[in-house]
Amino acid sequence: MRAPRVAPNFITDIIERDLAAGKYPQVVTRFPPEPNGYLHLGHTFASFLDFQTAVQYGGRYHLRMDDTNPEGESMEYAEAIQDDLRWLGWDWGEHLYYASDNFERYYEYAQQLIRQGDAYVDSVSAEEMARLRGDATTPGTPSPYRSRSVEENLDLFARMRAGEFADGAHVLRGKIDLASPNMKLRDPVFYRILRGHHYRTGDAWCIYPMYDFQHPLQDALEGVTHSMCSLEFVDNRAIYDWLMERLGFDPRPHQYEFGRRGLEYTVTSKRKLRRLVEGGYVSGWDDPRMPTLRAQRRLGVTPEAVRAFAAQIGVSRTNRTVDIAVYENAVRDDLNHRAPRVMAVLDPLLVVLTNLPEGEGETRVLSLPYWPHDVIRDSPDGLVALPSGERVPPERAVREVPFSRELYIEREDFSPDPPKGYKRLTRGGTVRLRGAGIIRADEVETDEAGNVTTIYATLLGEDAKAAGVIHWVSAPHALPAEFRLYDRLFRVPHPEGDHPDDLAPDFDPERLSHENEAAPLDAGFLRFLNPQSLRVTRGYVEPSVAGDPQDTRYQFERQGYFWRDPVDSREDALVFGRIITLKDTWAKEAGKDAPKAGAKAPQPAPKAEAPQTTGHKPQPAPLTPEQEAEVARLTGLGASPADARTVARDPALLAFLAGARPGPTFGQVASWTVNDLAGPLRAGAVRVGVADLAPLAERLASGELTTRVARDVLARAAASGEAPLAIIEREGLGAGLDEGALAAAVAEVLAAHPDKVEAYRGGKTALLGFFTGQVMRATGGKADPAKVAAALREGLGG
RNA sequence: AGGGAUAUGGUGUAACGGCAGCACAACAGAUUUUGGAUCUGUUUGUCUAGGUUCGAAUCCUAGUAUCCCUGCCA
Repeated sequence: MRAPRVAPNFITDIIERDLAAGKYPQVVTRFPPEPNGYLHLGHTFASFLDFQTAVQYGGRYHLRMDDTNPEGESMEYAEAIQDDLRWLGWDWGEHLYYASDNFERYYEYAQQLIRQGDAYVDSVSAEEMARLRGDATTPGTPSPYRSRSVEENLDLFARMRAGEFADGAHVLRGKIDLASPNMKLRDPVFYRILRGHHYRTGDAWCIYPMYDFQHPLQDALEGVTHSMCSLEFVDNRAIYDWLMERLGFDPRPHQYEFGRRGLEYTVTSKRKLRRLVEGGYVSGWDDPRMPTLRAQRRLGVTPEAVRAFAAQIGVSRTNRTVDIAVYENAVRDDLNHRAPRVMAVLDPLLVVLTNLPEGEGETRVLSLPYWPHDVIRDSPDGLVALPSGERVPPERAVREVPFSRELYIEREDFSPDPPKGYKRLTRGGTVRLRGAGIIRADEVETDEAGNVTTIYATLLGEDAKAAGVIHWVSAPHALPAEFRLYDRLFRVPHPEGDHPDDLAPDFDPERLSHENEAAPLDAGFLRFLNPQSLRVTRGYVEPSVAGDPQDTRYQFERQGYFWRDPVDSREDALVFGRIITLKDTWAKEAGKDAPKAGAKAPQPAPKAEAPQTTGHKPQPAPLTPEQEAEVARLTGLGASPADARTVARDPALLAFLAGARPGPTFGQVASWTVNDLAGPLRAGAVRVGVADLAPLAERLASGELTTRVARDVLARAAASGEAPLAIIEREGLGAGLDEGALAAAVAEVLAAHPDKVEAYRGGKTALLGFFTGQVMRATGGKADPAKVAAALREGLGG
């Protein structure tokens, strides 16, 4: 099986650039969970991205326990995380790191910052610090301790470590910028005093480093090159970069942020998951309905399926919630080729074949294939697996299935009052028993409540006809078993959203965020628990499974994928858990009028299109009187009103345009300034002077130049500082394109793309843009677009 | 509110300024001794309004919506 790959994304783009530029000899990434909980499907995405990216670029990946906060962290979690990741198939070799192993080194770096005057010991209370930090609109004010001397800071910091102070009495803060609009930069805390017992370092430390200080250092110490994290850390990147610069790491890691991925019909917040466990809503962290990896593992999902899922959800810079169908598809797709088919009846109904002889000796033994024709057909080596794993020719991939006078069929597979389109057994009707022949239901026995208890049927000859096929097991031979039928834990796709009426979830995935442990837990999600998420039935499974390996995953035909519950199933008391149902188009069809529990909620009615019609027209941004005056001056000079407004509001553009020559070229120069140079201008990346633009505008106006050439040259001039006209002279771009050259270019393009030409003639006229682009490129932009269009139309017309 | 980030079908994700593609879902048909799988086909999309350009999902301007930041959590 081909290993799933991370799809190209903005981070792989960066990596490819870095590698091409020789910035790093090799890619090094890391996955840095905090050992204070179990991994869940959301982490799968992050770990897959971290690890698989490194694999694909021939680099290495690290697993790191981000264990800098003694509260809540434990060895049990650290080991569970490793176990889950190994189960997923990752192997980090010797590259397992614990942040706590480097406490001493962090401490030394902190001292260095103090010596450099970049950090200080603050001694105000937490509340006071919050107050002094200011808020979004008011800059922070310095703490009275901000100006302590290096010596005093060093001394205090050492005594903090020595345990001379009470928890919270002092902190070490970076001295960055109290007035920064980025709140993260307002002197972030680097160290706090905390007498917590750390699961690895015990009581060796009573000061602990904060994430913002520790994480960048740890990345650098490990030699990480590309440090990926989720979106809520964008603001923290400023600290990351500041530390790298102050501490002089070179080469240094860089942080890149990606959007988180949630999954429909579940929650991935650690606290909410804990609530489910502690509230007894599930049986534990490994309850198969939980999204934790442990639970999915117990459910019977394979690591390959989980990885395939991770690969299928794309990477972007937006938090998103993924359609549950994507996960289910990955699980089914994996199991379809992995799970041998056998039969089990979950909700049994007795059928007596009255024309078969009674007695023990009258059992027939059928040899039925484990695999359907299509799996056999698609097998790459022509072999298929036995439950033992041995691969054998299809004719040997069979099991013995007893067939006798008394059978069980699925209660659902008989209907005394069949709905339209029903293809199973009915009163007097026929149905095929998988692999055993066609039967007709002759008589139906019911109890006093009217429930069907027994069906008396006749086994017909092979010339009989039946519309449907059902599964069955031989009653005297079948193995009794408990079946656990799992369904989604929540009834609604977005249990974390607030929806007054459950049907139109008003949920925005952007709300997915890192947890705020300080805020109270919103337990509203519990309202949406699916009361039918676990249904337990007792039924029978065919006897062939008795000899199979315990971890065999089966497809119980027409029911779904099952395996033995690894915790509760015993040899003499089988418990099969349903990994996932088969897709069921009949249920969908039959349920159209009466939606069944567990069926996906109907699509919410399309949100009323925001009726922009009555709405506000976007008002032009208000200008100050000075700006209004500027607009008037600029339009007087020949700039368009829109350009004038843009320039008047932007100091960078205004300054650039200040030196522009009045006259006929002014309008064009202003337009270029706004449309072509605004970005680079603000970034300070424009090296050409405004005076050089007027001559270019003149050339353009005279018709010697195409717009395309002018703008290309302008962009290059802006970047290099060379005068545009100089570039034109040097490269001969001023020379026009003669008719012959144009015709040749057109002919060449058409000849090079016969398929596209045909498609165009076949009606795909949108291709005109493609051809135009090709000709423009071939001619270096020198072709007159109008002439190109004409030539193209002529060439394509015939 | 100050700063930051984001916006492409139902969902997720692509597209050097030039064919809006892929996956899942949905729908239709073929096939089928699983109402599974497979195969074929179809529907649905560039947040809004202006501008630049022969040509804009992409560049410029304004607006809208949502999320993040103001823990001694990570």
